[in-house]
Amino acid sequence: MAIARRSVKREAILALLRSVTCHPSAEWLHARLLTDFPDLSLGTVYRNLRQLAEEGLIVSVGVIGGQERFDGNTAPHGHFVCRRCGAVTDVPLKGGRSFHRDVERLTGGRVQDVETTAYGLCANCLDIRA
Amino acid sequence: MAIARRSVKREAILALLRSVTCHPSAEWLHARLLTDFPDLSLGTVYRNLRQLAEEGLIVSVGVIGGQERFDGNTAPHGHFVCRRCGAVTDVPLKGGRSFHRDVERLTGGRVQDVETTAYGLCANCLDIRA
DNA sequence: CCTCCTATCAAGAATGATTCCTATTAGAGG
DNA sequence: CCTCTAATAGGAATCATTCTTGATAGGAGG
Repeated sequence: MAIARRSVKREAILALLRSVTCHPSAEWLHARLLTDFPDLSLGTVYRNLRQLAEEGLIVSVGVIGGQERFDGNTAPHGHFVCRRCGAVTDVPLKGGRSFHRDVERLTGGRVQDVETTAYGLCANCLDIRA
Repeated sequence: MAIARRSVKREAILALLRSVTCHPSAEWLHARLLTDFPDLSLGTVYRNLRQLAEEGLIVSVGVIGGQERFDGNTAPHGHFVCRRCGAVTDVPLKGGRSFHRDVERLTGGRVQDVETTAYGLCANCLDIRA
């Protein structure tokens, strides 16, 4: 009655995601893992990312430039997404759970998690633009 | 040297988006507008949505269930997205611009807008699940 | 009125990320 | 060992979105 069997590749995906401060896409992870697992298929990466997200071990940052991006850091924090280069930066959150509570009170639903994201231009892209 | 010529169809897309409290996808808008504009093509809806978003007249709520969703209400407010049925609900935001300021201070970038979104199960889907 | 010039548009092809399908493999437990 | 089940690769299929092309239309200036 094993529900989720241990998988070397899934663990490698999770480890890589946790060891890195950027917020990779499935394709980035696949390319990166290909050196250790030459027969890793992109489909396997997608399937395991979805499963890891369902288990709450990773978090989706949302779709940026057509690609879904993931974060191995599940502690609550905000994100800053550059509209030009797609870079994602972690930003600490000060506020407590007030939005979480407001939403549940106002909608009668159950909130699983809250994502706070700022969109704009990162310092790098501001320089290039200037 | 006219930069953006007036377009009946773009105005209809904007008007529909503003008249409605849900957060439609391009396909939803297209289906809805087809009664008034039988020759409206889906590509036209996509092109005009992108243009309206660039002009800041509408806002993208992000990709939900594989489809980008839009909001005609550009006043700052949060969203609650049901992971099961994809419904999007507006939720007022209490906090000020503190996150906005934090991001700019910490990253040196320029923030264009901040999106606060809660994910979970709406009241309806909670009932069905029960 | 007539003529450019430019923006809009439709239609459908092209793109590209993600998911689905199928046969194969590997590991755990008996 | 055997069996049963989940994991996997590979590739086909799907599907939202974008791009390309050619046609259309509306305004400015003659």
